[in-house]
Amino acid sequence: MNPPPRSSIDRDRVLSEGIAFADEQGVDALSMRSLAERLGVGAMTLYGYVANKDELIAGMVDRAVLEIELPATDGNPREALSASAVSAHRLLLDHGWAATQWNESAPGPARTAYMESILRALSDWGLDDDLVFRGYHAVTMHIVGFTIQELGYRNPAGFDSLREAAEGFLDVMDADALPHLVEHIRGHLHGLDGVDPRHDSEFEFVLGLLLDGLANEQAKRG
Amino acid sequence: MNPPPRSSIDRDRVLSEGIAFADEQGVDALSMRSLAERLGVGAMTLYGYVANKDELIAGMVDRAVLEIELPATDGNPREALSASAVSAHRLLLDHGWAATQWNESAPGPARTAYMESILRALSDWGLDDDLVFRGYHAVTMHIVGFTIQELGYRNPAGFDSLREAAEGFLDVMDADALPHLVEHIRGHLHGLDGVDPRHDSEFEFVLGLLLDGLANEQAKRG
DNA sequence: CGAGTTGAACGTACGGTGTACGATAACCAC
DNA sequence: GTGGTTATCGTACACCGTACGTTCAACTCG
Repeated sequence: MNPPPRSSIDRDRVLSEGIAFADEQGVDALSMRSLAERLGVGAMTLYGYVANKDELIAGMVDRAVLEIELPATDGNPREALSASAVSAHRLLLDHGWAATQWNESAPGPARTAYMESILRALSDWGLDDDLVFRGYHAVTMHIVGFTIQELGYRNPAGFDSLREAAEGFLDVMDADALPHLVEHIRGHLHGLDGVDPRHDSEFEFVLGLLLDGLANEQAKRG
Repeated sequence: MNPPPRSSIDRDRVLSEGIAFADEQGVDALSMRSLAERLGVGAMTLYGYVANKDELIAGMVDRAVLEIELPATDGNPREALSASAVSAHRLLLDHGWAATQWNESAPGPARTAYMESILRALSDWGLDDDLVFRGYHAVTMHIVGFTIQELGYRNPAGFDSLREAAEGFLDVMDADALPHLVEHIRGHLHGLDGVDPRHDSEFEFVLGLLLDGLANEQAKRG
Protein backbone atom coordinates (compact mmCIF):
# COMPACT_ATOMS: atom_id res chain seq x y z
CA MET A 1 0.00 0.00 0.00
CA ASN A 2 2.73 2.40 0.97
CA PRO A 3 6.17 2.44 -0.50
CA PRO A 4 6.28 3.77 -4.02
CA PRO A 5 8.91 6.59 -4.24
CA ARG A 6 11.98 4.86 -2.89
CA SER A 7 14.45 7.64 -3.49
CA SER A 8 15.48 11.27 -3.63
CA ILE A 9 15.88 11.51 0.08
CA ASP A 10 18.86 11.15 2.36
CA ARG A 11 19.98 12.54 5.70
CA ASP A 12 21.53 15.55 4.05
CA ARG A 13 18.32 16.50 2.33
CA VAL A 14 16.35 16.02 5.54
CA LEU A 15 18.69 18.35 7.39
CA SER A 16 18.92 21.01 4.72
CA GLU A 17 15.18 21.08 4.12
CA GLY A 18 14.74 21.25 7.88
CA ILE A 19 17.00 24.28 7.95
CA ALA A 20 15.13 25.91 5.09
CA PHE A 21 11.83 25.23 6.81
CA ALA A 22 13.01 26.63 10.13
CA ASP A 23 14.38 29.71 8.38
CA GLU A 24 11.09 30.34 6.62
CA GLN A 25 8.46 29.36 9.16
CA GLY A 26 10.36 29.38 12.42
CA VAL A 27 11.52 26.40 14.38
CA ASP A 28 8.25 26.22 16.33
CA ALA A 29 6.37 25.44 13.14
CA LEU A 30 8.75 22.62 12.33
CA SER A 31 7.11 19.29 13.10
CA MET A 32 7.96 15.87 11.85
CA ARG A 33 4.76 15.89 9.83
CA SER A 34 5.28 19.32 8.30
CA LEU A 35 8.86 18.60 7.35
CA ALA A 36 7.87 15.25 5.88
CA GLU A 37 5.20 16.92 3.80
CA ARG A 38 7.74 19.41 2.49
CA LEU A 39 9.90 16.49 1.45
CA GLY A 40 6.94 14.72 -0.16
CA VAL A 41 7.27 11.80 2.18
CA GLY A 42 5.44 10.17 5.07
CA ALA A 43 6.19 11.43 8.56
CA MET A 44 7.63 8.16 9.79
CA THR A 45 10.05 7.98 6.89
CA LEU A 46 12.11 10.69 8.56
CA TYR A 47 12.93 8.32 11.40
CA GLY A 48 15.02 6.34 8.96
CA TYR A 49 17.42 9.27 8.76
CA VAL A 50 17.09 10.85 12.15
CA ALA A 51 16.77 9.27 15.57
CA ASN A 52 14.09 11.65 16.82
CA LYS A 53 13.16 15.29 16.68
CA ASP A 54 15.87 16.45 19.06
CA GLU A 55 18.51 14.70 17.03
CA LEU A 56 17.05 16.27 13.89
CA ILE A 57 17.46 19.75 15.31
CA ALA A 58 20.90 18.96 16.68
CA GLY A 59 21.83 17.80 13.20
CA MET A 60 20.47 20.96 11.66
CA VAL A 61 22.52 23.08 14.05
CA ASP A 62 25.65 21.12 13.33
CA ARG A 63 25.08 21.42 9.61
CA ALA A 64 24.57 25.17 9.92
CA VAL A 65 27.76 25.51 11.96
CA LEU A 66 29.61 24.04 9.00
CA GLU A 67 29.09 27.33 7.17
CA ILE A 68 30.95 29.36 9.76
CA GLU A 69 34.29 30.57 8.51
CA LEU A 70 36.95 29.16 10.84
CA PRO A 71 39.77 31.41 12.03
CA ALA A 72 42.61 31.39 9.51
CA THR A 73 45.77 29.73 10.77
CA ASP A 74 48.11 32.12 9.06
CA GLY A 75 48.25 35.84 9.72
CA ASN A 76 47.24 37.72 12.86
CA PRO A 77 45.38 35.33 15.19
CA ARG A 78 43.43 38.10 16.79
CA GLU A 79 42.09 39.28 13.46
CA ALA A 80 41.39 35.70 12.44
CA LEU A 81 39.42 35.19 15.64
CA SER A 82 37.50 38.37 15.11
CA ALA A 83 36.69 37.54 11.49
CA SER A 84 35.48 34.11 12.47
CA ALA A 85 33.31 35.51 15.23
CA VAL A 86 31.74 37.97 12.82
CA SER A 87 31.08 35.14 10.40
CA ALA A 88 29.43 33.12 13.17
CA HIS A 89 27.39 36.12 14.22
CA ARG A 90 26.14 36.62 10.69
CA LEU A 91 25.25 32.96 10.33
CA LEU A 92 23.35 32.89 13.62
CA LEU A 93 21.40 35.97 12.64
CA ASP A 94 20.44 34.28 9.37
CA HIS A 95 19.39 31.10 11.16
CA GLY A 96 17.87 32.54 14.30
CA TRP A 97 16.65 29.17 15.57
CA ALA A 98 20.24 27.90 15.62
CA ALA A 99 21.30 30.44 18.22
CA THR A 100 18.68 29.31 20.73
CA GLN A 101 19.36 25.63 20.02
CA TRP A 102 23.15 26.01 20.19
CA ASN A 103 23.50 24.91 23.79
CA GLU A 104 20.51 22.58 23.87
CA SER A 105 22.26 19.55 22.49
CA ALA A 106 25.63 17.87 22.57
CA PRO A 107 27.96 19.23 19.89
CA GLY A 108 28.27 17.29 16.65
CA PRO A 109 31.38 16.98 14.51
CA ALA A 110 31.08 20.45 12.99
CA ARG A 111 30.70 22.09 16.35
CA THR A 112 33.58 20.21 17.90
CA ALA A 113 35.75 21.23 14.95
CA TYR A 114 34.60 24.80 15.44
CA MET A 115 35.40 24.66 19.15
CA GLU A 116 38.82 23.26 18.40
CA SER A 117 39.57 26.03 15.93
CA ILE A 118 38.64 28.77 18.38
CA LEU A 119 40.75 27.22 21.11
CA ARG A 120 43.65 26.87 18.70
CA ALA A 121 43.39 30.49 17.63
CA LEU A 122 43.40 31.66 21.25
CA SER A 123 46.41 29.52 21.93
CA ASP A 124 48.24 30.71 18.80
CA TRP A 125 47.53 34.23 19.89
CA GLY A 126 49.84 33.63 22.81
CA LEU A 127 47.45 33.24 25.72
CA ASP A 128 48.49 30.91 28.51
CA ASP A 129 46.44 27.81 29.27
CA ASP A 130 44.33 29.49 31.89
CA LEU A 131 43.45 32.41 29.64
CA VAL A 132 42.68 30.12 26.73
CA PHE A 133 40.26 28.29 29.01
CA ARG A 134 38.54 31.43 30.22
CA GLY A 135 38.82 33.29 26.94
CA TYR A 136 37.11 30.48 25.11
CA HIS A 137 34.07 30.76 27.33
CA ALA A 138 34.07 34.51 27.05
CA VAL A 139 34.22 34.53 23.27
CA THR A 140 31.70 31.78 22.57
CA MET A 141 29.36 33.13 25.20
CA HIS A 142 29.47 36.45 23.43
CA ILE A 143 28.91 35.04 19.95
CA VAL A 144 25.84 33.04 20.91
CA GLY A 145 24.51 35.13 23.78
CA PHE A 146 24.78 38.46 22.04
CA THR A 147 23.03 37.09 18.99
CA ILE A 148 20.20 35.61 21.03
CA GLN A 149 19.69 38.95 22.70
CA GLU A 150 19.80 40.74 19.37
CA LEU A 151 17.21 38.39 17.92
CA GLY A 152 15.01 38.90 20.95
CA TYR A 153 14.99 42.60 20.22
CA ARG A 154 14.54 42.20 16.48
CA ASN A 155 11.62 39.82 16.60
CA PRO A 156 9.87 40.85 19.80
CA ALA A 157 7.25 38.34 20.86
CA GLY A 158 3.84 39.57 19.83
CA PHE A 159 4.99 42.33 17.54
CA ASP A 160 5.81 42.49 13.87
CA SER A 161 8.84 44.72 14.17
CA LEU A 162 11.22 46.27 16.62
CA ARG A 163 9.83 49.70 15.73
CA GLU A 164 6.29 48.66 16.60
CA ALA A 165 7.37 47.00 19.83
CA ALA A 166 9.54 49.90 20.91
CA GLU A 167 6.86 52.46 20.20
CA GLY A 168 4.21 50.42 21.92
CA PHE A 169 6.49 50.03 24.85
CA LEU A 170 7.19 53.72 25.11
CA ASP A 171 3.47 54.39 25.16
CA VAL A 172 2.68 51.87 27.86
CA MET A 173 5.65 52.46 30.08
CA ASP A 174 5.85 54.80 33.00
CA ALA A 175 8.37 57.17 31.48
CA ASP A 176 9.01 59.06 34.70
CA ALA A 177 9.86 55.97 36.67
CA LEU A 178 12.10 54.51 33.99
CA PRO A 179 13.98 57.40 32.41
CA HIS A 180 17.12 55.49 31.48
CA LEU A 181 15.13 52.73 29.87
CA VAL A 182 13.17 55.24 27.81
CA GLU A 183 16.44 56.72 26.66
CA HIS A 184 17.79 53.30 25.80
CA ILE A 185 14.79 52.39 23.70
CA ARG A 186 15.08 55.72 21.92
CA GLY A 187 18.64 54.71 21.15
CA HIS A 188 17.37 51.57 19.47
CA LEU A 189 14.90 53.57 17.42
CA HIS A 190 17.60 55.99 16.32
CA GLY A 191 19.66 53.01 15.28
CA LEU A 192 16.78 51.91 13.09
CA ASP A 193 16.52 55.37 11.57
CA GLY A 194 20.13 55.14 10.54
CA VAL A 195 20.76 58.34 12.46
CA ASP A 196 23.43 56.52 14.33
CA PRO A 197 25.60 53.80 12.83
CA ARG A 198 26.65 52.32 16.14
CA HIS A 199 24.15 49.49 15.96
CA ASP A 200 25.99 47.72 13.15
CA SER A 201 29.24 47.50 14.98
CA GLU A 202 27.91 46.67 18.42
CA PHE A 203 28.77 43.04 18.18
CA GLU A 204 32.32 43.85 17.18
CA PHE A 205 32.65 46.47 19.87
CA VAL A 206 31.89 44.07 22.69
CA LEU A 207 34.04 41.41 21.08
CA GLY A 208 36.82 43.98 21.08
CA LEU A 209 36.33 44.62 24.78
CA LEU A 210 36.76 40.93 25.46
CA LEU A 211 39.78 40.41 23.22
CA ASP A 212 41.50 43.56 24.46
CA GLY A 213 40.84 42.48 28.01
CA LEU A 214 42.38 39.08 27.37
CA ALA A 215 45.40 40.65 25.72
CA ASN A 216 45.88 43.05 28.61
CA GLU A 217 45.59 40.28 31.14
CA GLN A 218 48.15 38.21 29.27
CA ALA A 219 50.51 41.18 29.10
CA LYS A 220 50.11 41.69 32.83
CA ARG A 221 51.01 38.06 33.42
CA GLY A 222 54.07 38.43 31.18
CA MET B 1 -21.03 19.23 39.30
CA ASN B 2 -17.78 21.12 39.20
CA PRO B 3 -17.00 24.06 41.37
CA PRO B 4 -16.50 23.09 44.97
CA PRO B 5 -13.09 24.42 46.18
CA ARG B 6 -13.56 28.08 45.41
CA SER B 7 -10.36 29.27 46.91
CA SER B 8 -6.71 28.92 47.83
CA ILE B 9 -5.58 29.89 44.41
CA ASP B 10 -4.57 33.19 42.89
CA ARG B 11 -2.15 34.39 40.22
CA ASP B 12 0.68 34.52 42.66
CA ARG B 13 0.25 30.94 43.69
CA VAL B 14 -0.01 29.83 40.07
CA LEU B 15 3.26 31.56 39.25
CA SER B 16 5.16 30.41 42.30
CA GLU B 17 4.01 26.81 41.98
CA GLY B 18 4.93 27.01 38.30
CA ILE B 19 8.41 28.12 39.30
CA ALA B 20 8.71 25.33 41.85
CA PHE B 21 7.53 22.81 39.30
CA ALA B 22 9.96 24.01 36.64
CA ASP B 23 12.79 23.96 39.15
CA GLU B 24 12.00 20.40 40.14
CA GLN B 25 10.92 18.73 36.92
CA GLY B 26 12.26 21.05 34.27
CA VAL B 27 10.29 23.48 32.18
CA ASP B 28 9.67 20.86 29.49
CA ALA B 29 7.65 18.81 31.95
CA LEU B 30 5.52 21.82 32.84
CA SER B 31 2.15 21.53 31.17
CA MET B 32 -1.11 23.22 32.01
CA ARG B 33 -2.46 19.90 33.17
CA SER B 34 0.52 18.97 35.30
CA LEU B 35 0.64 22.37 36.96
CA ALA B 36 -3.09 22.29 37.57
CA GLU B 37 -2.80 18.89 39.17
CA ARG B 38 -0.06 20.19 41.45
CA LEU B 39 -2.41 22.97 42.48
CA GLY B 40 -5.27 20.53 43.01
CA VAL B 41 -7.36 22.22 40.39
CA GLY B 42 -8.71 21.59 36.91
CA ALA B 43 -6.51 22.50 33.97
CA MET B 44 -8.86 25.14 32.63
CA THR B 45 -8.97 26.92 35.94
CA LEU B 46 -5.48 28.22 35.28
CA TYR B 47 -6.79 30.26 32.40
CA GLY B 48 -8.57 32.44 34.87
CA TYR B 49 -5.21 33.65 36.13
CA VAL B 50 -3.03 33.41 33.08
CA ALA B 51 -3.81 34.23 29.46
CA ASN B 52 -2.07 31.18 28.03
CA LYS B 53 1.01 29.08 28.54
CA ASP B 54 3.44 31.64 27.10
CA GLU B 55 2.09 34.28 29.39
CA LEU B 56 2.38 31.88 32.30
CA ILE B 57 6.06 31.35 31.62
CA ALA B 58 6.66 35.05 31.02
CA GLY B 59 5.03 35.68 34.37
CA MET B 60 7.21 33.08 36.03
CA VAL B 61 10.33 34.70 34.60
CA ASP B 62 9.25 38.13 35.72
CA ARG B 63 8.50 36.85 39.17
CA ALA B 64 11.89 35.19 39.39
CA VAL B 65 13.61 38.38 38.27
CA LEU B 66 12.11 40.06 41.30
CA GLU B 67 14.58 38.17 43.48
CA ILE B 68 17.61 39.68 41.79
CA GLU B 69 19.41 42.15 43.99
CA LEU B 70 19.43 45.48 42.17
CA PRO B 71 22.63 47.54 42.08
CA ALA B 72 22.86 49.74 45.17
CA THR B 73 22.53 53.43 44.44
CA ASP B 74 25.04 54.50 47.04
CA GLY B 75 28.66 53.48 47.06
CA ASN B 76 30.87 52.48 44.15
CA PRO B 77 28.67 51.97 41.08
CA ARG B 78 31.05 49.49 39.55
CA GLU B 79 30.95 47.29 42.60
CA ALA B 80 27.19 47.66 42.81
CA LEU B 81 26.90 46.57 39.20
CA SER B 82 29.14 43.63 39.77
CA ALA B 83 27.29 42.54 42.90
CA SER B 84 23.98 42.73 41.10
CA ALA B 85 25.32 40.73 38.16
CA VAL B 86 26.55 38.05 40.52
CA SER B 87 23.16 37.97 42.19
CA ALA B 88 21.46 37.59 38.79
CA HIS B 89 23.90 34.88 37.82
CA ARG B 90 23.15 32.96 40.97
CA LEU B 91 19.42 33.28 40.49
CA LEU B 92 19.58 32.12 36.89
CA LEU B 93 21.65 29.11 37.87
CA ASP B 94 19.03 28.23 40.47
CA HIS B 95 16.21 28.63 37.97
CA GLY B 96 17.83 27.27 34.85
CA TRP B 97 14.67 27.50 32.77
CA ALA B 98 14.53 31.26 33.38
CA ALA B 99 17.81 31.85 31.57
CA THR B 100 16.58 30.25 28.36
CA GLN B 101 13.21 31.98 28.58
CA TRP B 102 14.69 35.38 29.39
CA ASN B 103 14.64 36.69 25.86
CA GLU B 104 11.62 34.72 24.68
CA SER B 105 8.99 37.11 25.89
CA ALA B 106 8.44 40.81 26.33
CA PRO B 107 9.76 42.06 29.67
CA GLY B 108 7.28 42.43 32.51
CA PRO B 109 7.40 45.03 35.28
CA ALA B 110 10.17 43.34 37.24
CA ARG B 111 12.38 43.01 34.21
CA THR B 112 11.84 46.59 33.10
CA ALA B 113 12.72 47.73 36.62
CA TYR B 114 15.81 45.57 36.48
CA MET B 115 16.79 47.01 33.10
CA GLU B 116 16.32 50.50 34.41
CA SER B 117 18.52 49.85 37.41
CA ILE B 118 21.38 48.46 35.29
CA LEU B 119 21.20 51.42 32.94
CA ARG B 120 21.15 53.81 35.88
CA ALA B 121 24.19 52.17 37.45
CA LEU B 122 26.13 52.40 34.19
CA SER B 123 25.19 56.02 33.90
CA ASP B 124 26.10 56.78 37.53
CA TRP B 125 29.41 55.12 36.90
CA GLY B 126 30.22 57.99 34.56
CA LEU B 127 29.86 56.40 31.15
CA ASP B 128 28.67 58.62 28.32
CA ASP B 129 25.37 57.90 26.60
CA ASP B 130 26.94 55.82 23.88
CA LEU B 131 28.84 53.65 26.31
CA VAL B 132 25.80 53.21 28.51
CA PHE B 133 23.94 51.96 25.45
CA ARG B 134 26.64 49.54 24.40
CA GLY B 135 27.65 48.60 27.90
CA TYR B 136 24.12 47.64 28.80
CA HIS B 137 24.00 45.12 25.99
CA ALA B 138 27.42 43.80 26.88
CA VAL B 139 26.57 43.29 30.53
CA THR B 140 23.12 41.76 30.12
CA MET B 141 24.32 39.58 27.29
CA HIS B 142 27.01 38.29 29.56
CA ILE B 143 24.72 37.62 32.51
CA VAL B 144 22.21 35.63 30.53
CA GLY B 145 24.43 34.19 27.82
CA PHE B 146 27.17 33.04 30.11
CA THR B 147 24.68 31.33 32.38
CA ILE B 148 22.96 29.58 29.50
CA GLN B 149 26.30 28.27 28.35
CA GLU B 150 27.20 27.19 31.86
CA LEU B 151 23.92 25.34 32.24
CA GLY B 152 24.48 23.64 28.90
CA TYR B 153 27.72 22.25 30.25
CA ARG B 154 26.31 21.34 33.64
CA ASN B 155 23.28 19.48 32.45
CA PRO B 156 24.46 18.07 29.14
CA ALA B 157 21.61 16.66 27.09
CA GLY B 158 21.49 12.91 27.47
CA PHE B 159 23.86 12.67 30.41
CA ASP B 160 23.36 12.75 34.12
CA SER B 161 26.37 14.85 34.94
CA LEU B 162 29.12 16.93 33.45
CA ARG B 163 31.66 14.35 34.54
CA GLU B 164 29.88 11.57 32.70
CA ALA B 165 29.41 13.66 29.58
CA ALA B 166 32.99 14.89 29.56
CA GLU B 167 34.43 11.44 30.05
CA GLY B 168 32.18 9.93 27.42
CA PHE B 169 33.19 12.70 25.11
CA LEU B 170 36.86 12.14 25.66
CA ASP B 171 36.40 8.46 24.83
CA VAL B 172 34.49 9.03 21.63
CA MET B 173 36.44 11.97 20.33
CA ASP B 174 39.38 11.84 17.98
CA ALA B 175 41.92 13.15 20.45
CA ASP B 176 44.66 13.63 17.87
CA ALA B 177 42.53 15.81 15.63
CA LEU B 178 41.19 17.93 18.48
CA PRO B 179 44.04 18.42 20.94
CA HIS B 180 42.97 21.82 22.25
CA LEU B 181 39.44 20.62 22.83
CA VAL B 182 40.69 17.62 24.76
CA GLU B 183 42.74 19.95 26.89
CA HIS B 184 39.76 22.21 27.44
CA ILE B 185 37.52 19.38 28.57
CA ARG B 186 40.26 18.22 30.93
CA GLY B 187 40.19 21.72 32.33
CA HIS B 188 36.50 21.31 33.09
CA LEU B 189 37.13 18.00 34.81
CA HIS B 190 39.89 19.50 36.92
CA GLY B 191 37.50 22.25 37.88
CA LEU B 192 35.11 19.56 39.11
CA ASP B 193 37.86 17.91 41.10
CA GLY B 194 38.43 21.14 42.91
CA VAL B 195 42.04 21.00 41.78
CA ASP B 196 41.61 24.39 40.28
CA PRO B 197 39.36 27.04 41.78
CA ARG B 198 39.11 29.09 38.60
CA HIS B 199 35.73 27.69 37.70
CA ASP B 200 33.97 29.52 40.50
CA SER B 201 35.16 32.90 39.48
CA GLU B 202 34.84 32.53 35.73
CA PHE B 203 31.67 34.52 35.54
CA GLU B 204 33.21 37.36 37.48
CA PHE B 205 36.40 37.23 35.45
CA VAL B 206 34.61 37.82 32.16
CA LEU B 207 32.39 40.43 33.75
CA GLY B 208 35.58 42.14 34.85
CA LEU B 209 36.91 42.11 31.32
CA LEU B 210 33.78 43.86 30.13
CA LEU B 211 33.65 46.44 32.91
CA ASP B 212 37.36 47.19 32.67
CA GLY B 213 37.01 47.56 28.94
CA LEU B 214 34.16 50.01 29.34
CA ALA B 215 36.11 52.01 31.91
CA ASN B 216 39.17 52.13 29.66
CA GLU B 217 37.13 53.23 26.71
CA GLN B 218 35.51 55.97 28.76
CA ALA B 219 38.92 57.12 29.98
CA LYS B 220 40.15 57.22 26.40
CA ARG B 221 37.20 59.39 25.42
CA GLY B 222 37.89 61.69 28.34
C1' DC C 1 -36.62 33.84 53.65
C1' DG C 2 -36.68 33.13 48.61
C1' DA C 3 -35.53 34.38 43.82
C1' DG C 4 -32.27 36.06 40.62
C1' DT C 5 -27.74 37.01 39.17
C1' DT C 6 -23.00 36.57 38.94
C1' DG C 7 -18.69 34.49 38.18
C1' DA C 8 -15.28 30.93 39.30
C1' DA C 9 -14.45 26.15 38.25
C1' DC C 10 -13.69 22.86 34.92
C1' DG C 11 -15.56 18.57 31.80
C1' DT C 12 -15.50 17.81 27.26
C1' DA C 13 -13.72 17.94 22.81
C1' DC C 14 -10.76 19.34 18.87
C1' DG C 15 -6.82 19.63 16.31
C1' DG C 16 -2.34 19.28 16.90
C1' DT C 17 2.29 16.86 18.63
C1' DG C 18 6.22 12.97 18.85
C1' DT C 19 6.81 8.37 17.92
C1' DA C 20 6.20 2.80 18.64
C1' DC C 21 4.62 -0.81 15.96
C1' DG C 22 3.85 -3.55 12.20
C1' DA C 23 2.10 -4.11 7.45
C1' DT C 24 3.51 -3.29 2.75
C1' DA C 25 5.88 -3.62 -1.43
C1' DA C 26 9.87 -2.40 -4.27
C1' DC C 27 14.45 -3.97 -4.90
C1' DC C 28 18.30 -7.32 -5.40
C1' DA C 29 20.79 -11.84 -5.54
C1' DC C 30 20.11 -16.22 -6.94
C1' DG D 1 10.71 -17.05 -10.54
C1' DT D 2 11.67 -16.81 -5.69
C1' DG D 3 13.03 -15.43 -1.23
C1' DG D 4 15.24 -12.14 1.70
C1' DT D 5 16.16 -7.44 2.63
C1' DT D 6 14.97 -2.95 3.44
C1' DA D 7 12.86 1.58 2.86
C1' DT D 8 8.25 3.47 3.24
C1' DC D 9 4.60 4.88 5.91
C1' DG D 10 -0.67 4.01 7.87
C1' DT D 11 -2.35 3.45 12.16
C1' DA D 12 -2.70 4.26 16.88
C1' DC D 13 -1.57 6.09 21.44
C1' DA D 14 -0.64 9.29 24.87
C1' DC D 15 -0.14 13.87 25.50
C1' DC D 16 -0.37 18.78 24.44
C1' DG D 17 -2.73 23.78 24.47
C1' DT D 18 -7.01 25.65 24.70
C1' DA D 19 -12.20 27.08 22.88
C1' DC D 20 -16.58 26.37 24.41
C1' DG D 21 -20.27 25.97 27.36
C1' DT D 22 -22.21 23.91 31.67
C1' DT D 23 -22.50 23.70 36.57
C1' DC D 24 -23.28 25.46 40.95
C1' DA D 25 -21.58 28.17 45.32
C1' DA D 26 -22.05 32.63 46.88
C1' DC D 27 -23.89 37.16 46.78
C1' DT D 28 -27.64 40.70 46.03
C1' DC D 29 -32.03 42.30 46.33
C1' DG D 30 -36.86 42.36 47.60
